[in-house]
Amino acid sequence: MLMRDTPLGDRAFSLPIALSAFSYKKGQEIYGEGEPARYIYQVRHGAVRRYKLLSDGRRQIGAFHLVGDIFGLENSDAHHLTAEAVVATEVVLIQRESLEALAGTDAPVYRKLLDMTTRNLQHAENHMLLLGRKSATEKIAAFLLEMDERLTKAGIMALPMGRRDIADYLGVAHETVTRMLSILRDEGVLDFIGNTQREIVIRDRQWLASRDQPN
Amino acid sequence: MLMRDTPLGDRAFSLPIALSAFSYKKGQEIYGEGEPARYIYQVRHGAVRRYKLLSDGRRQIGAFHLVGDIFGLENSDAHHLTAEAVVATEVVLIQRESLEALAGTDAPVYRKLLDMTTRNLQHAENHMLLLGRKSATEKIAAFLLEMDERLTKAGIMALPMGRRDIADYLGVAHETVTRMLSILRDEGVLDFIGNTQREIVIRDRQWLASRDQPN
DNA sequence: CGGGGGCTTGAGGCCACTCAACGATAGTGG
DNA sequence: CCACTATCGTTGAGTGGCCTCAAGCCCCCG
Repeated sequence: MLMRDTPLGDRAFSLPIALSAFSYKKGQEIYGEGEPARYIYQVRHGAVRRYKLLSDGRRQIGAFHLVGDIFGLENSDAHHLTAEAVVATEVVLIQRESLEALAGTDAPVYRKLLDMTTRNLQHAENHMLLLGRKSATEKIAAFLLEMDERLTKAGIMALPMGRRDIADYLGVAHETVTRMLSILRDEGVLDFIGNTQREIVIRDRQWLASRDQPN
Repeated sequence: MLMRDTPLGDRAFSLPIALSAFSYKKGQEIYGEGEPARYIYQVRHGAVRRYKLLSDGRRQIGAFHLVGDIFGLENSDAHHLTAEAVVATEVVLIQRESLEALAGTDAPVYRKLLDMTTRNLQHAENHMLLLGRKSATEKIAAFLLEMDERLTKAGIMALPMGRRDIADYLGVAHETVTRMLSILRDEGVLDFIGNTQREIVIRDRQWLASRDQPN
């Protein structure tokens, strides 16, 4: 059990905490909804989806977590959503109890946890607006802009997730995702690169933004 | 400026904090999205809706707050949603800065804030599943069960909000809310009491629960 | 008593869904 | 290394659930 700086990227966490790494294959479950929340996680490589299921299999993905993101911070005994690796993924994990022990005496640690939870809440609030009130086109535009911000390198956005995942994130059918992306390609808003259909270049960010008006 | 126990219902807050009361008329704005978050609020009488708007007027209500509920706790400089009184409403409010000053030295206060924020996040996560993946019927069933739990007294649920608010909470048209409620009345699942259409008695909770299956 | 907003109901239409078929891709095992 | 197969992605056809538009009713409230 190593003692070193945490990977949480903030002075508040530059304290000795036990941590270790773990790898998951594509599609593998990291934890299930309702399971005891023993660790919190940070993505080192790969990507993670967190979702809820209905009994008949309908799925709503609440968030994707990409390299550097922290997830699994529930502040309660059990996980609220299931977490799975979207692709082969490596995470580092921190025992929740060691964090709690630390936080019990240290307000700044709680402040940091509170900030992270608040950011999750803000994302969820924005996503409720998307799910409840936006058209399929607007959902796709918002998704592209979000992912563009989070993982575009050198002008190319390499999506780790497939159409099905995108669909379950946006609350539409997977065919709808395909259709909308095809339309945007035909209209010159974006282009596909390579023969996997997951590498995208945005040609007309203006157009996307015009479909994703806030307030 | 009075000094007394806070109304937040927990030992962690039984500390001297400045607070005061304020009243809002039906439909009046309590704070707007983007405004500085100076206070946190607790509902004394009435009900509050918090929502986001799109530029063309489409609205998504993220949550209703009933008597006893705390809202406006943003943990950041600005409010993320707009808050309005659904009916004539009285709130008590606490200066955020006095809370922050207190919390700065006191981990238990942060722990309490974290717990409240986590509950908001859980509600949002459940609501994303509802908005993205449930049918109109399932949405209405879930809404009735939620409100039944939160505000039924003596077997009667007196909804403070109208059909429009319910619709914008569930991500459907207000006519759809009316239609579904009419169907449920015709099928004997519920009854309307009085001549306002906002007092409801649930006759067949089983049926509703069967439409609101978790996992 | 008059006006206005909330609620209901009907008619018709459309957006996104389901179902289906096929091509392309990547992973698997011989 | 290559054939095989499962999965993913695309596209079309047709349907249907919910939306929009519209009209009428009922309650409140002024």
